[in-house]
Amino acid sequence: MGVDTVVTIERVAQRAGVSVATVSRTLNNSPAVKPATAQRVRQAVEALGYVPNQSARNLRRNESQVILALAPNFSNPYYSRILTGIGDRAWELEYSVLVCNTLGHANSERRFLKMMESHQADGAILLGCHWDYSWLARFAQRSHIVQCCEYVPDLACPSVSIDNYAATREMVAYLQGLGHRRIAMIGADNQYISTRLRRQGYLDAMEEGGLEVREDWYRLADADYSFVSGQTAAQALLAAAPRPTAIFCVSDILALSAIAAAQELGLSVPGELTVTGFDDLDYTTMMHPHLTTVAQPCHEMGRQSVDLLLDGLLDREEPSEQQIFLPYRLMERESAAAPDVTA
Amino acid sequence: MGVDTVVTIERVAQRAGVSVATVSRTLNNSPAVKPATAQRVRQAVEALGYVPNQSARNLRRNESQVILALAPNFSNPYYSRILTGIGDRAWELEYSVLVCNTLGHANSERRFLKMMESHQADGAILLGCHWDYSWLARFAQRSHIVQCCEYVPDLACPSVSIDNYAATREMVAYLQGLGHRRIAMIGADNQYISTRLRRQGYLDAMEEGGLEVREDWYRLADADYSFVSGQTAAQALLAAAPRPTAIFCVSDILALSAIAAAQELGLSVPGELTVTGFDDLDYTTMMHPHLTTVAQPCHEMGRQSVDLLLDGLLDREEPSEQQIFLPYRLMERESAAAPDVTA
DNA sequence: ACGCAAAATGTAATCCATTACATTTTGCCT
DNA sequence: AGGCAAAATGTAATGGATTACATTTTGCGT
Repeated sequence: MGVDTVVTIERVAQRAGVSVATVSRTLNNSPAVKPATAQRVRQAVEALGYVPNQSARNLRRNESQVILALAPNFSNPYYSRILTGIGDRAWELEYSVLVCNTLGHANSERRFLKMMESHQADGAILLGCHWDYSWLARFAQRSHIVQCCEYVPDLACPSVSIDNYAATREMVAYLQGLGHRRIAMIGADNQYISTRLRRQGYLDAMEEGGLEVREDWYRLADADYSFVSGQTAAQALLAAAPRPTAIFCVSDILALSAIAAAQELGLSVPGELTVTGFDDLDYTTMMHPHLTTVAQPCHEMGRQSVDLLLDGLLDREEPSEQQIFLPYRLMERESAAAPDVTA
Repeated sequence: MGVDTVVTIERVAQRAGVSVATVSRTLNNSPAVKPATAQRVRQAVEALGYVPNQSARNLRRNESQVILALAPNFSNPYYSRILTGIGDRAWELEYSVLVCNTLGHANSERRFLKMMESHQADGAILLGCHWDYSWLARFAQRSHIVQCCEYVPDLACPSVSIDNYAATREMVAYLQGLGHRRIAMIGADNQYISTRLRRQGYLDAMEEGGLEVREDWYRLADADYSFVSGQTAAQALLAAAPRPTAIFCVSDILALSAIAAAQELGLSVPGELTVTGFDDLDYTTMMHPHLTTVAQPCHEMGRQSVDLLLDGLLDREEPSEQQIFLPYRLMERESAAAPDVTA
């Protein structure tokens, strides 16, 4: 449709009465081009509607201006908020973002890795993927990657996250401050560092408060924090004797499950049961009780991941092991209150 | 790190004792290669760890195997579910998906368009973008695009969506069947076709039921269905006299706003007010009352958008105007019930 | 064993922008 | 005006895979 001859740099050069080199330099803002010449070139570009062929450029420059963002599940609002941050920052830096929904599949991983080796992408940001360590280590060695939210300890690969351990301790201490002594926890059946650190933060906070840690006050939801698995876990918790007065959940969805489970038992939240979440997704304030939770700077984490990745990409240093911890925030809302002293 | 000489097709050819043409043919599964030869080539590929340079391939073949997915906001779970569908189908067809968060920005649009002209992408899927008509028409003429969820009527450009008009009529008829006669509506302040069709569906269903349509039973939320704007709209509705017994909302978020507004006034849902949503996002069943809503096949809409796009891409026909309407489903749950007859 | 079509493989042009290196132009100093 | 360094521009090689066309090999018929 329309144009039949492809507009190449050569045609621009002809029209502007210069060589292709000059056109290229102009378009790349080389200071070596005389302003008057640059102007002529730009006019020719405009007149012909010339748009450089990126494939050719990429081939020659051996780069793609594309970064990968891999996550097990982009439907999860937590990931999609980070993705938005990644997209925004990439946009500012004139990079494009290729999204890869791995679903935790091993062959997905391999194919996405190949995209870097085949020069379709310059680097990758990994969001909570299920990579096995040795594979990831090899990957990290030959390619530029940064880990976001989750990270593999001892891996020579930069990462961006919050301090999950401190955040959890703070939350559990907050519950203690409210007067809770029987504090349960719903974790997740995965090996994420965040999961492990939150568990440890819980344990240490309980010990520090001199509170009892009971096995039957600890339940696991699915690896991916599904709502129904959270309900099951919460039901078990609420059947324990003595029953906990507070449940610390490692995600907002799980907190919602716990609230639903409590309501089905006729327990009011926070009157008879305190529930706290983690992440601060939008819908935590779209229903009552508003969820008391830990806010993660998702958008900013996405942005900084891009910066970190491009740092490594641009100055071609040895892969750094830089770990960035962004500030979290405890959001005191409605789902946590002092326990019922008559209970 | 590691390899210092780039492994090119030439090196593979040497190692396998054949020409580059044979290597290329082998890798592209040309039937012209003798099986024995193909095997030798594959061994060499394996041994050298050769991965073809996609930039070179793209340059030569004048394609990129990349499709764009543009939306105003990927943090919205509605869009991110569609995006997941797009990603899944693209994965199967060996395409990659570049996501573009346009935020409704005009210069974003232009830059993303350029990505197609610069051969960084072969086609694009537009999800509810704020394009102005004439620009979009020009765009559609020179590039392969398909519209998903929303579409511009009379534009020669294929689309995938549900029948918003029929779905709305069905929902409003359902409310009437429940016994409601005072049915209000919360729409959105945008020009989306879905918004317009839902408005018309509401009006026609009301007329068909012989029910009164009152101006003060119709309020607009923000263009992007924000929770707070929905609350404001719902508050106004609930202050109307006579007060409606049911509110039809054009999105699940807005339905949540309406429920929140009702609760703040001490009105129970569905006891004293019926509320219905649209989209069937995950969290509609994560709180009580579970939302009665219209389910859209988001994932499938994403998948079919990809198929439609590649149809156009692969057989290079004239741009078709094919419109695909996928089945929706009315989800009867808890937030809609018969009106309180004493009221 | 010869001839010939079909099958298999090879050679080299091509896609288009970038850039090292070569050449020309400019501007300044004496 | 002449000379020379700096500035500006040009020429041509380059990146790596694909593919039209040319050439060789294979296999079959007689």
